[in-house]
Amino acid sequence: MAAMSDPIRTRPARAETRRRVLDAAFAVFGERGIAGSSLAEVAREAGLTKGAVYSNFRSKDDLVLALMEEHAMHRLSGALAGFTETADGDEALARAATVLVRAMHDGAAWHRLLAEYFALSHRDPGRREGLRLRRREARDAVARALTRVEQTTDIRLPLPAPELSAVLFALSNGLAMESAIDPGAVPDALLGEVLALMFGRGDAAQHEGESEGAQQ
Amino acid sequence: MAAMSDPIRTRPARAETRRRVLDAAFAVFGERGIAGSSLAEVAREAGLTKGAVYSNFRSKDDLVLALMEEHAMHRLSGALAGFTETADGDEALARAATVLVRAMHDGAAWHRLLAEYFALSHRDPGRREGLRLRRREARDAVARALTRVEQTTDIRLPLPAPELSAVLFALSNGLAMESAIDPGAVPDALLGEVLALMFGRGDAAQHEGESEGAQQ
DNA sequence: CAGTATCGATACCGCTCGGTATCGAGTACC
DNA sequence: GGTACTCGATACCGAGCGGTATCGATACTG
Repeated sequence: MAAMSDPIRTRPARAETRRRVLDAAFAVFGERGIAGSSLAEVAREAGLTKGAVYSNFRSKDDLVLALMEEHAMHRLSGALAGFTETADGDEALARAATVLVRAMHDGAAWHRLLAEYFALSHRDPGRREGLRLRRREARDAVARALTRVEQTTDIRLPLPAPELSAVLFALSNGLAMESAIDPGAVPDALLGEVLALMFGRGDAAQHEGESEGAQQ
Repeated sequence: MAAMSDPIRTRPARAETRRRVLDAAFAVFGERGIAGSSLAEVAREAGLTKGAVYSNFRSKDDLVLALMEEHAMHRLSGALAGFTETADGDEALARAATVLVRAMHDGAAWHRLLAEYFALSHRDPGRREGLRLRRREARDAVARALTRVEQTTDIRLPLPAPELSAVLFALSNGLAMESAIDPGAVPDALLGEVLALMFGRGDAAQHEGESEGAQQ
């Protein structure tokens, strides 16, 4: 295409290309679906060509794997940061709800990706195992955070931490999907209310998610 | 007609072909994924050829749509049957949990399909709208069942029926995915316990799901 | 400033898949 | 029993895909 030989064409930094490919992959895969996108589209979105992609990733699967890995890690660490220590139990709950609601909203593309990846990973045993292990790590991390919350606040976990962690993942995921299908069906405050119910708190964590109208 | 008396009926009944194609599609799509399967595979699984498929369905999309439509309807009606009237509130809760747990287990293939379809439906506005409408109908049906439960038992809904319905869908879906990824992370009793927590019942609906070890 | 390794653009390949045209076999109807 | 119509098998196509070979350009190393 625009193969204009730029006179001042410095070669981009090494990792820079990889970054741009990954970002483009997230955008394209999130929009058109993994199976529905070609590597050429990804490359074009990144302002590069397939050669650049294959120079940085062994295959399409490899790119997808790297993308999921990186994003999952990034999201998880972001979510855990929201669990930071607070003496006040109600505020901890509220904070958790806020984090989850926010993840639900501006992570719509991510949840689409995860759903497709989940469906996709079934046929490939290796991929399936990878997903299982990563998911387990994430659940464990959240479970540890939960026990820490129980120790540092007056909150008592209504279920064993590992199971509660699984429930939180399921709720967040499920509500995100439901909201993506029909935004009107999932009010922002809903997740907080459910949490409050489960934790036996009257109305903790109400009205936490500020109404960021964007649910694309 | 002399349907039986015909010893060698070469040509199958009209709807029979459609049925076999749909069943094969469910099996193949569920196993290899929608995008990962070809119509030739579906046809082969059905013991037919692509011609038969295209004679009964306009396109691959059309087949997928019909499949999802039919299965969703079938599953929903089955689930609603579990909500049948019981004077005892705890038993109603237990029954609901059992239904959901069962759906979670032997509906693994279905949940994979739904996840992929959800991700897939994003790019096609028509399909997206269709999914939204059908999902809304399903939620409404469950919401109506919930209000009926509230009227006929001593159970009080902890949330407005429509929102509670959304939460139930999300929980069921989310836990099904989590369980499909890592079966060990989601004990059978978990969903019942969460329900009991939400409904403020001490230990209702415990130990309801009989441990059918087989998942998918 | 030369030599070398690397990176990414271009062109290309083999293959698969969705979809179509066609045609013979069966069926329903009169 | 003839006839018009339907259904599904076969063969085929064009497009688009993942992946590879190649090669000029560019950065690193001394």
